[in-house]
Amino acid sequence: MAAPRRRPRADARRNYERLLAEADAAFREQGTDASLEGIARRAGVAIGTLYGHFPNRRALVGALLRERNEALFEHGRHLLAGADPVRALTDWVHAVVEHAAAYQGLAALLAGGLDDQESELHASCVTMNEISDELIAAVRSAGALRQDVTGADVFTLMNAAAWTRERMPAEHADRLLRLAMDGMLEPGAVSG
Amino acid sequence: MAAPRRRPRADARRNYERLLAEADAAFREQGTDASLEGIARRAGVAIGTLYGHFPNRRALVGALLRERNEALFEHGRHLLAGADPVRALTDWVHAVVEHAAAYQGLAALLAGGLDDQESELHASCVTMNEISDELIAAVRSAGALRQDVTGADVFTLMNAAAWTRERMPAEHADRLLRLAMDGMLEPGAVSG
DNA sequence: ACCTGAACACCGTTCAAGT
DNA sequence: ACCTGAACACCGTTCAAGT
Repeated sequence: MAAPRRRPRADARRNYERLLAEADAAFREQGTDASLEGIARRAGVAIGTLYGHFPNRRALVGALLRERNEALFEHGRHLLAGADPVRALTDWVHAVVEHAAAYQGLAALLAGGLDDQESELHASCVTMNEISDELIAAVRSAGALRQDVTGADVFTLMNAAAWTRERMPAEHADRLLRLAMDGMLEPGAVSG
Repeated sequence: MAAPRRRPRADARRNYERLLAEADAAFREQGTDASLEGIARRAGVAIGTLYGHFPNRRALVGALLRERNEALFEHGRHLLAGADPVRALTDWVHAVVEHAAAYQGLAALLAGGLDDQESELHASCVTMNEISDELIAAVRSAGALRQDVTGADVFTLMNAAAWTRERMPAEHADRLLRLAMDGMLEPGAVSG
């Protein structure tokens, strides 16, 4: 059933890697709206080669995030196994905000990716939501939740904070996080 | 000292108005990144005419917002004179979020405009901040503030919520607002 | 005083032709 | 199987020439 996955041609593999490397550099410098033509040029390939490997911009971003996402989710599941659910949730939120602020424009892609099945980032967004949900459930079990909060609320907050970090001084995003966490948690339970 | 302000030529005034009308329509439909050439085309003028009236995109947005801003600030000062500071702050936050969600992309312009003196939106951002500060001061005097919060925190929150409204279902933004307001205010004081 | 539109320098995306 | 780059359709911005 599955298409026979042959090993790619050596030049194809090299182009793929060079494109990823240049895309990462360009996105870091100029955000996720950086010119695709510029990326191809810097990678030393024709623009058609870029499109051959990545049908659209999100596919490029998705490929770049793949490994980092796995590490992030691993971290989240690790936190879930810990003893202090409030601390786990706080750590998780900060880790994801850090992650989502890697490129200017990434927060917008993530925010759009949860409800858009077509998005190459959809699966990651769903997983972020699930881990957030489980962490919230743990906090609720510990009786440290002030009100009805869902993983979706946490997802929204993380993206909003990442976006804030993209365009305002860093402490603004931190203060927004603290404010919302204070609204979420029982007084006295708040950490970090 | 001031340059003698003559009344503009009739055709110039008409072009100015048509450009504003078409820009408003385009920004509503496609966000603040809508094509300026398209706006000029729809207004029936050459692209150079648009640049003659508005040196850049922000100037166009700023001109469109001018009247609406005045109404918004008037509303804010009116709230300031009211009897219930918590309700006033809540109303203010909702009004600004509504305002900032007029065009997709506007929240980003506002978030960047507070610290950028060059921005045509700078003055409005400063005023928003000031009104927020005064409302916070009133809430503090009433003893309803849970912690140290500034007008800048309110400004950040309003922009983050407006951005959320641009790219996620509306209730997500509302829940983020409620969460952060709950973190700001003493339990029991929260309204709306 | 204002308007026009060509000119320049860029883009995203596709696809026939090559190897 | 993959790569190339011309082709198409678009864009922001400036500025000499017109009225």
